[in-house]
Amino acid sequence: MPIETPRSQYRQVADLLRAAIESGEYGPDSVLPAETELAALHGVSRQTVNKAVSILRSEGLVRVERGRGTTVRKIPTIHRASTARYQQTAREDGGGRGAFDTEIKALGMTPRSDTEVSTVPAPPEVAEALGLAEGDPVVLRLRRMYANDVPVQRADSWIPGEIAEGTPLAEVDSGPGGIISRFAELGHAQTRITESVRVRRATDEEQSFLQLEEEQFVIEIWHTGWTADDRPVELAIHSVPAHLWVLDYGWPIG
Amino acid sequence: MPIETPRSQYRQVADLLRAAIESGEYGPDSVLPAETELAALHGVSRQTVNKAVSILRSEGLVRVERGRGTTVRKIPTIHRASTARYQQTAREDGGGRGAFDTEIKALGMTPRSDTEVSTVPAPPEVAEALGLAEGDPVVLRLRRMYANDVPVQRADSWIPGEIAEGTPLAEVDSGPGGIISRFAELGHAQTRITESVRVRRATDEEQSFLQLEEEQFVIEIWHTGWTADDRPVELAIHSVPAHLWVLDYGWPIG
DNA sequence: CAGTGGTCTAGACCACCAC
DNA sequence: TGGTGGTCTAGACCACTGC
Repeated sequence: MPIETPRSQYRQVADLLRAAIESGEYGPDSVLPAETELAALHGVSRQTVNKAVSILRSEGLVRVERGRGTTVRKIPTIHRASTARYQQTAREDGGGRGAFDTEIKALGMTPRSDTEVSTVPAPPEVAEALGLAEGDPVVLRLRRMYANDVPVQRADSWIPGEIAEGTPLAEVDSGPGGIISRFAELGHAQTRITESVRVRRATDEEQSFLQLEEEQFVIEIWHTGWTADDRPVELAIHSVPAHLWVLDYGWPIG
Repeated sequence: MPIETPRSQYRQVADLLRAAIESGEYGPDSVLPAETELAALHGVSRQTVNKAVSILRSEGLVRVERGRGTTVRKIPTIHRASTARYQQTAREDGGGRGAFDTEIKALGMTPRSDTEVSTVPAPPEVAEALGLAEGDPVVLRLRRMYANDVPVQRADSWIPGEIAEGTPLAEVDSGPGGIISRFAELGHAQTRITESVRVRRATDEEQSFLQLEEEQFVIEIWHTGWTADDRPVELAIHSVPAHLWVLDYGWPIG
């Protein structure tokens, strides 16, 4: 193997493995040779191979299971039509489930999502974002989303209890037209959206649900819906694996 | 030291160091104890400390220099007013330098940027994004941006040569009102913006310019400006360290 | 039980920095 | 020249998987 010194060995091994994966030599769902085997193959120590594999993990190219081995992931990039999903919203799909479904179907995959609804006291950041006092009741709509049964997104929607309690907004099935339509019917029509996008390390919970590796990152989107009188009526916090998603925005200027 | 087994030692050491940094025990610009020293202190091997430090590096908390040591970074989060910067654009600042300056001054820091302009053949992705043929002449405006002389952003703007050559768009100083105003004057007023946001590992060049560590990620923004007849007239590719920036978007709905 | 990755150690050599 | 991190190795023990 042409392992040279100037570039560290583990990086070179990572490059070789990445190339092998991209060329199809190791196809999706195939299992890489064991680390000891790769070590012997390239004439390096197992530690070195291990470090190389950890690079591929952080890139989302492979997935490791203790005792099983290292498998190649299928990773079609998912586009989130951030702006468009909410502008077409007045129509049939509420910018929520409908939009996600469209995004996943566009990849020829099958979308699925679970929703849990509960009423809880507002945590500090949520209270601040919604202009409430900490501990005020808020309705939490927790969604877990899957593509071909692979978890790809987690989204928590927080709505002031005052607005949502006793309405379809506090039901698991929020009815036709989705959340957005309900807000309008309840006299809290959203007229403006703001989103803040940041990247951070996945929490333990996200690592577990999103099947992320240690060292992987997520994109966190704080999505706020505002009424015409500039009151925030919905805060949705989306978490998605950073390697898996592209966010698309668009707006007029001039 | 209370190093327990269930959670790996390097993670525990990383947590301790992170806490020490956040508590101010190791203040900004201070140098952490040497790895050998930390190893002795916590009763672990140097490798373990090294792995712990690499976690903090990937989070952008510390910066390592060979032969010098590991120093704590100052990391104020920079907000990019993605939408607003271009909507106010018709006014005094062109959504470019002006907007960046505003963002940095908002943090009490001093902005600075270099611009280089050249005409080059269009690379494949650029040609595709601008609806040109590969190799067609394009004007490349390359900008490097700094906050308090720390590099924080790299942006390449690509404009079809047909539009830009021989105009102020091909000058380093594009004049009052910035780029956007020039497009309008040249009969190519931008009326719509699209942006695609993705996260990827920093390239070698970015690692060098943005002073990023191995294993760190950048946010890449593909920003396209469109005219009223839906022609793309400008493609700007921004790269920023993922740990340093938050992107803010906003738009009306309904 | 055998195989896989997770993690740790001790020791080593190197490149780079500052004095 | 001494100190710092970068990297590598050989060997080890563990947890988890699947037979």
